[in-house]
Amino acid sequence: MNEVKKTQRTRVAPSPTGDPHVGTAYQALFDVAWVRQQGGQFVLRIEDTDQNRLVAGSEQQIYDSLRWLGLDPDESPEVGGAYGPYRQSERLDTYRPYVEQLLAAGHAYYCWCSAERLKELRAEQEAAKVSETGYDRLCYHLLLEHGADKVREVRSQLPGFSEMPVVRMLVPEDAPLSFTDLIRGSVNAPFPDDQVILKADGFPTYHLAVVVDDHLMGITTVVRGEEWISSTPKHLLLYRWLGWEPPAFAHMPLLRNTDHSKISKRKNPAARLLWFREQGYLPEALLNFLQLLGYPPVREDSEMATLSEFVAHFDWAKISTVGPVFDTGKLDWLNGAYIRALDDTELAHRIAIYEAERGRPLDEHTVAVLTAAVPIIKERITLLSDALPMIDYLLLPAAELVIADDARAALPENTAQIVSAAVAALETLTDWNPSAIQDALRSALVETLGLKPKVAFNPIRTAIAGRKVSPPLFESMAILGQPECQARLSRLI
RNA sequence: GUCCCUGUCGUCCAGAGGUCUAGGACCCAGCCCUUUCAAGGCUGUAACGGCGGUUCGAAUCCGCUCGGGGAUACCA
Repeated sequence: MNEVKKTQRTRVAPSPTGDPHVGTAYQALFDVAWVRQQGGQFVLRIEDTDQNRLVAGSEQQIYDSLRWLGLDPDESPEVGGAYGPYRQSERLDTYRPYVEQLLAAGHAYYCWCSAERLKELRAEQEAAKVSETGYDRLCYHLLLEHGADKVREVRSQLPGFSEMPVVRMLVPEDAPLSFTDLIRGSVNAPFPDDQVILKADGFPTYHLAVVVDDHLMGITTVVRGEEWISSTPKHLLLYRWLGWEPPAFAHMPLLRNTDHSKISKRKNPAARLLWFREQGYLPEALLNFLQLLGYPPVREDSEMATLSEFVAHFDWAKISTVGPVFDTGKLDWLNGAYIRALDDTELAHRIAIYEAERGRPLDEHTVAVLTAAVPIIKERITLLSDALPMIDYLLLPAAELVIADDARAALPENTAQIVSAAVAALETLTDWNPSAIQDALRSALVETLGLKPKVAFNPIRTAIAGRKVSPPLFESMAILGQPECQARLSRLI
């Protein structure tokens, strides 16, 4: 009863090696759901221990896309925090003592084997189809035989020697091979190889860094992809050796391409987190979509749910253990639904921002037309990028409006008669609004000329919009204004 | 090869031995509404990988099999 509940801290730890991955957002969402429900902190740590794969600008894109999604970290390299630095490349001095400690305790050893030797070793093992793969502990055996003082010298006489050694874990027979996972329950994992924990360039590998950082940063729940299950024994071992309590683990299912392989940017453009913003998706729609992957809808009546509803209902046990195929079909529907749910003014604003982000800031006239047209396009667009192309005909003067070939071809023989009647009927119209326009045209074309509505209005639409399909006709005419409409109609006489 | 994870409509999820002739959402098709296109409403197509076993009874439990995925790096 008087037990103090530990503050939950979880983290997302992307590697800045290119455009942020959609998987980062997926994990961040579940991280945030858990931590917000528990009143804890969401930490962003940059795992940049692989100096060869760093991509300039990537880190900034990670911050930007998380912010766009509304998943801002409570602590990060950008905003700081009490457990910094949050960039692993700035923590090299932090890791070193632990490596020394493990070395001194005999849990780790130096290895001078070159990349070439390791490669050959692996090839041999593969060819021999042996079940026991991994490092052969050559350097460890030499250490036992010759002692710490001599081992380097002895090793240097043998082939496959590399000047700068790495440090490897000495994995014992009783390494922990099973653990409890928040999502999967009891999980088994393979017996680990003598994993390198400190590379020749002085950087730690992920395995060491993640354990040291998670412990030092007070991380209580580790949320990461399923691909890490097989490495978990290594991490558990490090926790044991260092005398630390391991965090809880939640291994998320892996998102997959439509061919069911692990999601990749090559096979699936949507694997790039930035893609969604570029395409004109709403962040709230993406979040909702991600939430639905591997997780049942939080409401019974609808699959649409806000982030706070998700947070309120969140439960690790409800996450599926099967990797969902990342098929954005439902996202398109969700995006349309979110667009329709937006206030007109807000939608116009979002479209303007979107266009500006794409390098096409809107001028005053365009903003005015867009604002007026939002009511007639909002239920017709699925992406923010659909808006402007849909109202292109509203933005051009009559002389520049191009009439599409198929629309022109579909014009009936009596087009001139219909259009003339329309011009005449509209000439005297004083009240220029959609229903007045409709009444005037109906009376002149449908009632007086006896035309079917379809026959009567198609040519008018072609004259006004230049195409066979367009947003509602009378509303369009109202936006365009009387002189402009008359000019457009006159072109067809 | 070895180890680990995993298998319900095309896709995302419900289903935790009988209420399942398996339910919802997206997609697709048809109908309605309608001046076009949408949106909306209604209807429909479509799945428990296979084989054994346990049981009065299995999508649900067990075994085998087949399939999918991941790991097996001085990448994360």
